[in-house]
Amino acid sequence: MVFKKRLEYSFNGYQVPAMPQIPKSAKGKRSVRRKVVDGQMCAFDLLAAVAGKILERENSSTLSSIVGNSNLNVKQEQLDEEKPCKDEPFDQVSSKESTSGSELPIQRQIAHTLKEHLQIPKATASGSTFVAVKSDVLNKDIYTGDFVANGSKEELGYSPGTTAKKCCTDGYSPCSAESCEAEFMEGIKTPFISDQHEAATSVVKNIQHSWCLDNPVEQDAKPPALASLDSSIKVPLNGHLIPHISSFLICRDDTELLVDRDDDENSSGCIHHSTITPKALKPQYHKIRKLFSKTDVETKPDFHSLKFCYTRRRTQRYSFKRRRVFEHRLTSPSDGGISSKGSCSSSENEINYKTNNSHAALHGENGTSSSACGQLSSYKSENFDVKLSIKSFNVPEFFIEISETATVGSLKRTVMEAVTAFLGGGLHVGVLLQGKKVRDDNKTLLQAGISHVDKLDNLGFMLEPKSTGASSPVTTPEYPHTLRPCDATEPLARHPAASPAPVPEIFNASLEPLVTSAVNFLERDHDSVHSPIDTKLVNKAAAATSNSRALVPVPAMSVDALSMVPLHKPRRSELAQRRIRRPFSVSEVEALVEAVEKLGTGRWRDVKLRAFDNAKHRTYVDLKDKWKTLVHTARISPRQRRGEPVPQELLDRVLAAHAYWSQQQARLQVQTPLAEACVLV
DNA sequence: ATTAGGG
DNA sequence: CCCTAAT
Repeated sequence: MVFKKRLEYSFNGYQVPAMPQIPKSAKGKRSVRRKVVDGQMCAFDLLAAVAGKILERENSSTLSSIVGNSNLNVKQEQLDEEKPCKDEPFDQVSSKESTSGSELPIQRQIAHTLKEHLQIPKATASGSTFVAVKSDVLNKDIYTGDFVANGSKEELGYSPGTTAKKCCTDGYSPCSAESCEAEFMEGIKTPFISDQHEAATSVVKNIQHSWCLDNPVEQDAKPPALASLDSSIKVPLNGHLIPHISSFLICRDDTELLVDRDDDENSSGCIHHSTITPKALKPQYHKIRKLFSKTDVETKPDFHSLKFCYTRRRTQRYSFKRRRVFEHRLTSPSDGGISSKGSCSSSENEINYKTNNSHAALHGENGTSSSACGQLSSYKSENFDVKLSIKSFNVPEFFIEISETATVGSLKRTVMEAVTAFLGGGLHVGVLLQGKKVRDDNKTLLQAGISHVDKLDNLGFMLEPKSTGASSPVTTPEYPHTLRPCDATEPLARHPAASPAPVPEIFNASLEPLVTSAVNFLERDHDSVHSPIDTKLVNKAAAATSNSRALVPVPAMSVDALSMVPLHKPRRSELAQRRIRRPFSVSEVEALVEAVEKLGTGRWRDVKLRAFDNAKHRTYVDLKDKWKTLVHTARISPRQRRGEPVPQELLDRVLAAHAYWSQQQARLQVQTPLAEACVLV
């Protein structure tokens, strides 16, 4: 019997590379990329837009398929309605979508094909912006990055000839999840293959052409932002055909969205992230290639053949930051990867966002009202945009298994394949606000609280596996406990044959030294963990790894040495998502009181239907709870009350109604048992 | 799906 | 606001 030892790697959350940086526009400053989203855009649309094309590498399919069954049509009908009047309940207000000026209805934009989408100017297309963001990051531009062992990327070596085994013996055993991470490099793959260039150019032409055809009116009546679009239409394509789509889209925003930030590690980023015009494309490529050959010492033929290329950041610092993010996730899984909890990751946050009126929020404490009324008024006063910056996506954890004699290069490739399959296999985008998932896709950003902020980084996006491939990518609320193996393994299964992967070395059953060293390593590793929670989790992971690292009988010369087994350990962040808190406004309280006065305290469904039928985020449970708290509030002294003060008059009515209906209930309680007793007798 | 109540 | 038992 032939045994082969296998190594398993757990990748606990990839860092999808940050958006390309926009070029520096101020000395010593780095502009932070931001996205502009219509403040009224439904969260659904946001999801659709972001999630939109994660699964679809081809830029040709339509977004309408994603929007599909949504409230698209309804909203389109509502588009022309006049703006809500003053005292309309919050939800009625928000449910009406309105566009201002020459803006295109977002829904219509989403119905566009993606190609067209990419043309839509910023001023009109928040959805397209996000699509571009997604596409830019999640297409094949991403490549498998380097492996970090013990926090050190440098030591592991880049040569595909360096085997994992060697890494082990060198003290950089990739055996434990903690000690070995894979990460996407902080960059976007830069194409340097000429046919890509050709394709790119032609597609650009097509795009430009189609855009002109399809949007003649908009082009004429374009808002200011559109003007800059025309003058600098910058290869608005993504994928391996043309990179930098997001640069294109982003750059139009940057002037107004600059954020002071020291820029010291952006040397390569400048090249990658600079926008390029079709004409300038070719020279740029040469430049880049040159730079590659110089910097990227270890770029090997098999990577070329796979059309992977990667830059290499020498700055250990960046890697460290990444690691911190990783650890942060381990430490507080419940935050869903949102880095708002201190640590340096908050400066490297995944999402920054900012409202037009958030300057006050930034500089003063309570610059923006967080009450529904405040939202309402600001909503009415102006259609402000929400500016978002997607720094990175967090790809859910998955698992691969690989022979320890595989080379690092093949490991990278394996991970690449796995990730590609993973991403392609079906993900949807979750929106997190302050670490909580925003599940209600029908909420507007305003309603969801995404439009007003007191923190910069309490909004996040996360990629999640879809539970079913058939379901809409934007409506899957549940996190599957396992990933369907076919999602990830299938591409892998057929890949090894075509790859220059190393011939797997066959081990016999005596592997003591290696196992021992692995154990040692694990212990060493867990000693080095920083926080207690970390330690726990790592131990867990280590145990799991140890168990599954048992000798695995494999057929000699098996080709599936690179098989990948996606696993999933459900964590709380995936299971639970507390809804965002939405304090009841006075008008809501009034409506509630009125309804309860009439219907009583035991018919919350009717109360809901009567007074909150159009408030989708208020469930009858919410109303019941609110009534409970109202009764409590009415009973305590005014100085003990918190939040927006409820008029005493209302509280009096609450007490009165509560007393009345309690009495009624009591009477029923008395009557029923008697009746039953009579029946029994 | 609703209701009631504890957390 | 969440969770759950009981309807």
